[in-house]
Amino acid sequence: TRTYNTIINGYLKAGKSSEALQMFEEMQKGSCSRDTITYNTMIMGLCKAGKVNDAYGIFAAMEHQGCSPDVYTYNSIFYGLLKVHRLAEALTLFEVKKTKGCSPDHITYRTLINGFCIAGNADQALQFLVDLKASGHVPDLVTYSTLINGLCKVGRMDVAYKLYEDVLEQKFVPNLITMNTLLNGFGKDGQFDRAHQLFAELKDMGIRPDVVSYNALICAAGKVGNTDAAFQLLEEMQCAGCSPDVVTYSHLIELLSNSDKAGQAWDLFTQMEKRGRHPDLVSYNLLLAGLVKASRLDDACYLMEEAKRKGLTPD
RNA sequence: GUUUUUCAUUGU
Repeated sequence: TRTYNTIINGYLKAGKSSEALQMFEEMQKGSCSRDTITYNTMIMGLCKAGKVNDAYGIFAAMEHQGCSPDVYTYNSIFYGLLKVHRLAEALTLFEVKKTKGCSPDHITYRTLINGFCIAGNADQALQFLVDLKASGHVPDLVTYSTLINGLCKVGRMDVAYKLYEDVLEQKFVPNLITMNTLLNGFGKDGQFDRAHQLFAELKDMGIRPDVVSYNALICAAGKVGNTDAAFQLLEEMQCAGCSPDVVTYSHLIELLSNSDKAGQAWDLFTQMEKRGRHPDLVSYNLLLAGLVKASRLDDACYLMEEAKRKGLTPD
């Protein structure tokens, strides 16, 4: 059985789900019986491959076939359901599972919190945080960061910040990712000042800002139309030994394009190429938008041809 | 000591 399990897992990891299924069927007929791990392996593998329906079928059948689901099984099936945004089913199953006496572990909570955040249901995710605490688990920094990100994405900056304070209170040390997440959230929300403040805070904490931090902050400056600040930050990051990447340039190109400075946007685009940062489709799209906005349609067509020559496929 | 589960940050 262990041998089969290992092989099945191998097939699934290699993206060969039909071969895995074949082995799985073979076990049913042969001398090796399936155990819970066999089912778990199949279910997770299929979920990862996006074949959630198949996984669910196996899950539904396993009890009749004499194997009871354990916490791994549930975690995998939650992962799958949430991946395809079947939130209601996940919730129902969560309740059912509890009545069956299979209690959620910290991975269950993380999976659920992550899934609901991705699906944009921050309230439910927050509820899981409450449950998690109530059941005696301690949320870790990744869980917090996930939640903070989820809240930022739906513009609930007040609650996001509250969670950040929670983190501090619990004597967790926020890391670069946590700070970047929050900083980006404030920036997107049009609160450049607060974003900037967080930027200062993270430096005070002894964290060295990375290209993501600067990009988020440049975006924040752009959001409030502060072109000067955006370019100052470009200088600043270079002084700090952080080299701008294609995302940095994209933010700046977008900012210039939006403020009717298509010419400058194009200059910057050229500069980026000179510096060895290859423009991608996003950069092209942004500059194209700027040119179109400025009614420079011929230039736009020219640029589009150039993109094609570089092997990019305009969308 | 050998098989299975989740995981966070930036651009159109």
